[in-house]
Amino acid sequence: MLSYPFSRTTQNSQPSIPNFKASYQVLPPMKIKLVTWNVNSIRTRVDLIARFVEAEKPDIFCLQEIKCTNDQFPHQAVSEMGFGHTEIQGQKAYHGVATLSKVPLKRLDCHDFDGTGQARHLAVEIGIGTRTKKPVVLHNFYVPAGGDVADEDENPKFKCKMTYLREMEKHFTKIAKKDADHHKILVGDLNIAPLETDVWSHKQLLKVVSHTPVEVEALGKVQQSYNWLDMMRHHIPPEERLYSWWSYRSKDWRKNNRGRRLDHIWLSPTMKPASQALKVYETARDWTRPSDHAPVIAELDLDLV
DNA sequence: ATGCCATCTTCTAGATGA
Repeated sequence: MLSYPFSRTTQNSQPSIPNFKASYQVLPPMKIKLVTWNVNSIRTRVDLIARFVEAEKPDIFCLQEIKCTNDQFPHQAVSEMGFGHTEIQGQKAYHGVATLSKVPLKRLDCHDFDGTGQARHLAVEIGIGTRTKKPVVLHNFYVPAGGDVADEDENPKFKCKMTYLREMEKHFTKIAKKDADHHKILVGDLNIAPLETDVWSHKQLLKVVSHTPVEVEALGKVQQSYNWLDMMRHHIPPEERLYSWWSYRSKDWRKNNRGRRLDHIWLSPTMKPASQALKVYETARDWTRPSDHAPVIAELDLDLV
């Protein structure tokens, strides 16, 4: 009998599947725990990542700001966490995204939406194609922060951020016609907190990059371009305050609670029935030498799509 | 309405984050 490399009880076994197509012979679990976490340096945070994986046992783990080249990536440690499938889009010192998985992944593409050559996007197909009626494509994003001044003429970084968002919108508008029969998931640090309840003070952050009306409008257009469902707000009412990032500069982040919801999980409309549960894992923000972002955890039941 | 912290590297200073 073939070993079953993807079950949660044997998660530490190494996958014996040589390639993506062959992996379709094996039936992976259809209840997928998906996590997105801006770790702010994977090399600094590798122990905390292991601690999180031990506690929450994600099946698919999207990381942003890995801040390393592909060569510097801690392959051994990630493999020991049980992720037999890893796709990395790294660069030196800054940015960088990676998608870790216990089920097979097929690397699709990495778009350079703002034309800077920075590593901010990675798309993969999740290897569960024979069990779902359609392919499942997963986009992992790290949208540019945009600097301090919310003016495209005065601040080149803000211009890059806005360009990035406009190009994302174009991309998904185009894809919406071409790939309408695909399931899609978009996660990552989008660096925009769109709702009033996504920031600690709507009024005081209106001119602060991450919550300015022009950014919120641009993100709204990206969302509309593929009719994306905001899974976090699907589970947590928009009236309720919800954050995923707290500045390092606060002495007591929990007491001050001056957070922002910069991290997102979006689903294509076809995936809405799969959306089972959602939480922000704030506990990780309390750990020693934490990331300033908390992991966001989604549970998806792909048997329902 | 900041805070003043944390990451990286041409490394003890400056760029970057948001």
